[in-house]
Amino acid sequence: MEFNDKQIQIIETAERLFAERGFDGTSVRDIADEAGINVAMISYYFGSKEKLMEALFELRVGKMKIRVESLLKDESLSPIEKVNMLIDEHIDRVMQKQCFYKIMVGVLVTNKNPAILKAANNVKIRNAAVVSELIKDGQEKGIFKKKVDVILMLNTMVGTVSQTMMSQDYYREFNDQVDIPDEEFEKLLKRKLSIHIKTLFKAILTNEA
Amino acid sequence: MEFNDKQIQIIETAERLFAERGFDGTSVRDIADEAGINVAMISYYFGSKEKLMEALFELRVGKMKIRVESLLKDESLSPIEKVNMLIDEHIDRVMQKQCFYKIMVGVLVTNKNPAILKAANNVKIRNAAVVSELIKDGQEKGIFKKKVDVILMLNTMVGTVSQTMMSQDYYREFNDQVDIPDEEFEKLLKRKLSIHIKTLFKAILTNEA
Amino acid sequence: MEFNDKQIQIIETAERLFAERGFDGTSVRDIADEAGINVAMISYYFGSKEKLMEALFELRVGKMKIRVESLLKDESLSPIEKVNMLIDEHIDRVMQKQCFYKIMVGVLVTNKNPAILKAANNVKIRNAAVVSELIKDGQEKGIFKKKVDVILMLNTMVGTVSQTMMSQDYYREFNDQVDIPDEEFEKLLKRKLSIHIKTLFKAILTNEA
Amino acid sequence: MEFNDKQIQIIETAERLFAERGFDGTSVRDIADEAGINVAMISYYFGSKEKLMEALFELRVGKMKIRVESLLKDESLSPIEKVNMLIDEHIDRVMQKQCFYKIMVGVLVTNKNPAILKAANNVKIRNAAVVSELIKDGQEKGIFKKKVDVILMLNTMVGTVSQTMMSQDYYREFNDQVDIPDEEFEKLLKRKLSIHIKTLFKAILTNEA
DNA sequence: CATGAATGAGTCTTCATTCAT
DNA sequence: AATGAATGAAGACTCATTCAT
Repeated sequence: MEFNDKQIQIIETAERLFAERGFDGTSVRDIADEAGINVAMISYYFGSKEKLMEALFELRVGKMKIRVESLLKDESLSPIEKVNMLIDEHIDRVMQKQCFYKIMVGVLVTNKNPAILKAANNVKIRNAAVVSELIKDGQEKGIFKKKVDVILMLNTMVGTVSQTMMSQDYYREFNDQVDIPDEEFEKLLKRKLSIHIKTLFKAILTNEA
Repeated sequence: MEFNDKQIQIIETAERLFAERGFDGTSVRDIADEAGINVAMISYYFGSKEKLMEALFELRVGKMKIRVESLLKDESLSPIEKVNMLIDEHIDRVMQKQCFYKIMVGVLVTNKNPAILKAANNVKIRNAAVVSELIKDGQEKGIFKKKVDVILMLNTMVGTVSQTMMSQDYYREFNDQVDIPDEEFEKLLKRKLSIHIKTLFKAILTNEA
Repeated sequence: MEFNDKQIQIIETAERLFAERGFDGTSVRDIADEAGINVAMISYYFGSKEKLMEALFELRVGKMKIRVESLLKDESLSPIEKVNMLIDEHIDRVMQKQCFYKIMVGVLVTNKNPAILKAANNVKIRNAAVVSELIKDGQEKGIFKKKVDVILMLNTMVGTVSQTMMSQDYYREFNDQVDIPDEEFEKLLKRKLSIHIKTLFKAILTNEA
Repeated sequence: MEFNDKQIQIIETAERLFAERGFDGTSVRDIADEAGINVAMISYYFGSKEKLMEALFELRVGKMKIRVESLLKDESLSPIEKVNMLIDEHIDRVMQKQCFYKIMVGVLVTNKNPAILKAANNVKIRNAAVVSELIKDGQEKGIFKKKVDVILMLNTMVGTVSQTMMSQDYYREFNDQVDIPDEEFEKLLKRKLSIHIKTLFKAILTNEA
């Protein structure tokens, strides 16, 4: 499904507000006011507030699919390179679309919208399948350990990144980096996260120190 | 602050419903109905729905403090043993109070209630400080590596456990363990999580393979 | 089901407004304003506007049942007397509860509320059955004709009374009776209707001139 | 006023929907969707929803006038024949345009649209005048009784037919005629109604048995 | 001539809270 | 101390209508 400019504008406004205040905590009037449109437009374009949320998912997840799949199909990369790229891809995506990932966390906690829950689950299943494939490939090539719990491994990646994103202000304060410009801090954080998770994955996947 | 039996009953009902439906998604009437009390009682006992949430935090976090602090003060344990116990303590706590931790995640996403946000932040700061102390102790004893990012390490622990708790149904399905009784599966999951995170922490803290 | 004073007050206000403006044409705010109560009270007492309508039916139809059944069971009356009393009962009821009967007509035209439609149908079926019994009794006693279409006969009674009630202003004007006091005109109209329908029923039921 | 093909198409769609769901229960969007036209067309062609309703009346009542008047002017028919033809005309008209008559009932119940109310009243007055003339003619010829309440008589005709039309499904069921094809049942019903009302009118108008 | 986009008023309902008892 | 009744504000949504194209 395609969205026109106005729809995307509404979706992005909603994305920000949902992330800041939660789905229930955001009224359609809030969204309309912020987006500079009439309240009725939301029903007009999406049918309902719920459907607007689903449209948001469709827009964001739709783009995600393409990037992940193409990465893993690349034959010129070694399994380790692929895993590392997967990590960096994930960090980039989450840090770039922080709002969306905050919403995602909120939605998954409360099982309210079944359509979204199912969609999110599908993404998770697909990702796990792809990564499993990748791990198996590495195992066959003798690079990875025999016993790897893919789900727990992914939970560590996703969990660590989420947790870090959500508490980054606190992290900044703790490390006395409040004065660093936002952009630079984000770069720094992403680099640290990348190294951190790659270290963890090495411990999980290989026998090296 | 002390809570009487009726208040605790209300808090625990609210805890369950907040976890299931989110804060905004739960009405005081829902809570009153489930708890078998009058709607007005909530305002009467707690002042407001918001204050009820704060009371919930007070009750749960108050109990937490005692357990964590005493553990780390124990002089008879080695730094590694303490870290391992910290991990198991955390896993136990989260798995036992899943409802509460779900709420916590939801609350931290949306910055709505400043009182709770501040309280949660205090807990995090205190925990980080204590763990920092512990790490420093291990470093001085030459057991731990010099450079350890405590926050990222804790983010990995907290993030991995949260992520695993929230998607445990999916994990179960993925591993064909739907037939195992709930209690047994939880034990199994906790054991796996424990080993998993201890492995990660070893990689972060030590130089061994 | 029993209704308290406030509920009855709301129901009666709604009855009047529904009759004047139709169900869809009456907003809950209209009802609340006229009844001097808060809008929320309607949901509070009845659940919804629809349910308020159902309550109105319950209140009115509930009272009707008793009067009709007792009348027809009376052993001391001849079939003709019973038929005549049935006619007068119906005229009285409709003229006294004009609002309610207007609503009934409106509801039956649009098949919107299935609960009410079913209830109304049940009343009709029950009435037809009772009257059929009565006619059969008269036929066995040789007073009534053999072939009588009970439904058409009842349709004539109900239709004539409805039609007359709904166009009484016009009837009054046509007969130059605008100056007669309301009460007196109603009496007159009821008497005329009574004689008119009894004449029709005699033609349907008996062989006399 | 003349209506073009598109306007008539819209009017007829509206007629059906108004009959099914009532005026307020039908949105202009419903009509537009069913008619396969743009929503704005209704305002464009008729000015407003209200005016569309008036156009519907104009269309239907306009056609009615011609048929009734010519019938009664025919000098070759006896008063009794004319009355009988009037009855059959009415039955035919109502059964053929059931939708329109349902709407008419609904509109007359709620006094909302004054323009339509007035138009409907005019029709009624004109009809009553014409029938009065007809009755007077019969009285002068010694065929009809001296004292006849024309309005009540017409109310009986109109009321009986309306009532029968609106509850025909129930009538069918009551008489175990659900298996008869629709068309045949309608013919049967019309014949029965015709005989029924003619019997009633004979009782009202003449002295015969 | 015809329409897709847009709007503001209005709909019913739910909510947390208060108050008299 | 505890509660049933009541309320005003706010919720999402639908509506008939308008306007620029």
